[in-house]
Amino acid sequence: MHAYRTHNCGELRLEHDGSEVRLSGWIHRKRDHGNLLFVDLRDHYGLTQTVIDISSPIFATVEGLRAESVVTVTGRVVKRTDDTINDRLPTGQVEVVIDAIEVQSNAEVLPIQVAGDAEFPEELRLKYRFIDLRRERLHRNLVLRSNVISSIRRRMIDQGFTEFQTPILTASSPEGARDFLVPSRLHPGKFYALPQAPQQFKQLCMVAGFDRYFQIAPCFRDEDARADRSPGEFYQLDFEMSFVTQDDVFAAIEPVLAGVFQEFADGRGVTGAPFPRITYDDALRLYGSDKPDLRNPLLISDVTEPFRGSSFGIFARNIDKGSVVRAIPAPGAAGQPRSYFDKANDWARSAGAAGLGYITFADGEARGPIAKNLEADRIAQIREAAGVSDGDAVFFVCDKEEAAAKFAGQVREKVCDDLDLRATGRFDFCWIVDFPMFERDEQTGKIEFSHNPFSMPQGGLEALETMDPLEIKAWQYDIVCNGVELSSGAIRNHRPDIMFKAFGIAGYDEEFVEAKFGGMLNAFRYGAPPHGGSAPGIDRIVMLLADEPNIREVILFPMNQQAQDLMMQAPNEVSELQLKELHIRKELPKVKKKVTEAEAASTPGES
RNA sequence: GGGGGUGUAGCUCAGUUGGUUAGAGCGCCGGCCUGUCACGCCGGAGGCCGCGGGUUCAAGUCCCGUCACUCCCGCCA
Repeated sequence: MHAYRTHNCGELRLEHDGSEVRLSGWIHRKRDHGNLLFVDLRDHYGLTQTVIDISSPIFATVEGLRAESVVTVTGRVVKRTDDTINDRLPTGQVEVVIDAIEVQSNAEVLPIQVAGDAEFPEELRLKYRFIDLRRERLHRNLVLRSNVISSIRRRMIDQGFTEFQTPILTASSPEGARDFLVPSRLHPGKFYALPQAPQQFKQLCMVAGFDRYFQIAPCFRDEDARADRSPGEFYQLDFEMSFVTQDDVFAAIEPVLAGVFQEFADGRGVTGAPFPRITYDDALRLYGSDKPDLRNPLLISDVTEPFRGSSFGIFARNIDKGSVVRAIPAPGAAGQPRSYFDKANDWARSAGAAGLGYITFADGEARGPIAKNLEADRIAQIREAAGVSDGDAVFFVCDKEEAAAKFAGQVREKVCDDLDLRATGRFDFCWIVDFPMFERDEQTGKIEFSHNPFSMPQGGLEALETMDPLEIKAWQYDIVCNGVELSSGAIRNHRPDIMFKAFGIAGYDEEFVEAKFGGMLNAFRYGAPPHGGSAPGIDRIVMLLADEPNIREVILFPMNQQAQDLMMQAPNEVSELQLKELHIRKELPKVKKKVTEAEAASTPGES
């Protein structure tokens, strides 16, 4: 039995001219000239043109092979004539003249084509993922993913981090997302949960004295999918550090992220460390979002005062009732036709807003329905605040502060897209810092944790005891890149007394905290170092670097939006015996019982 | 749980104010072709127009329902 190959399909060059070689791979494409046949052979490494003509006794055999069949070709490397060199192929200087061919595996007619860049429905792509992964785009993305993870790991270890594996079967935690549960066979009626993140374990690693932990950690959350959020499972660069301030955490992770992005940026610009820091309050005020895309040059400004008591009654009345007005500049938009502003207004209404007011500035005067109702000095103030000049327009959002900020953020993004203002070829990082520790629930009026209850409040115990809870900031921080939230992290609260106090403000007594978080609390009673960390999302990092709009494009075997694996048919039915062993009885919803094709076709009784 | 979009050949799509036998490209099958590299040329097969109901003389087209996929909101400590 001879070896399957002497070279791979991306390897042959001019220097191999005349040598006998053996290549194995998939038949990428055939070009049949009747008496002359070209076969492009493809493997992981590349593409090599092989050729055979009618004088060969095996010509008909090769001609009959279908695309994507796997073959081993034996032949000799031949230098191509000058007029037949293919500059687009690294192997394009040569070709292999086929002497013998061995079919390893015949391919049936394909549900999706590998060669070319045709688009195929998501459902087919997921069902035949193993074929889709042969295609250049996905293949490239997954190799990139591997290289990115390898680079991250190397950089983390170089920074003195130690990698550990934390449990996959663990306990359900009361806070956060919905858990995936795993029934226990040995303990009837009890369940394991898959970790939403190794949060408590990594903190316990700090208590255990490991100083700097990291893990390329699988995380599981039973929440609905989004384009940038895969259903079910995802990976984080989970890390935690002891004896650190927020600045220490930033200093440790900035060079890792900047380094990884620079390594794979491929000519695109990357924010160097240190990354700009934007407070949560500023982010909402200036960008209308806690994950601002800094490639968008527009800044939101507050123009409540110029409208207060003005003769533009709609805004003036709402301001009296506590609303604010935010201005979003639209550079160069003064020349847009009336229909542009009407469409923007329609869009605003469809997005649930009351509407989208505007003023245009052209030829030294302000125009539009709002401008007619405003005095000149008020218009001048607006123009000043929004930073616009002749030729520009300004959009206005009027609502209660939180809603106004959020909608202004949407307008900012839309104007940026409409006017094509977004910078390209850049990775713009920033930190969002100083998140509020608590917030007031709009409906109940109760004080609640606004993000992570285990973050250390800025000012510690004293702040909790003396300050208005809504004024207290947390040592909590997000990393944002191009408008994508890459991670959220915090300096943790490692002091039981401060934790009780914080939970007390949110309305939970000590018994509750003890019952729910007793494990971690207990660990903090025997000497816990101050510690903090974060957990950037691996899938999102690769998604950004691969410039892909959907996270499925960087995951090997993703599920669809309904959290189904169309290839493996998960989730699926299990046998009665399995259920019995696990002490599980099914009580299915009465109305809806969808029978999938696979379930209908599968034979009953298999385990 | 809610909202938007899509659904016509294996795939990508076109299909006029409702009007003969629903088209094109890719793929597939057959024929021709010795320098292509998205090879070219000729021919052919292939359609429950997602599914169900309704309006109409007549529905791919209009109406209602439903299913699937997808994007968004909720949700994601």
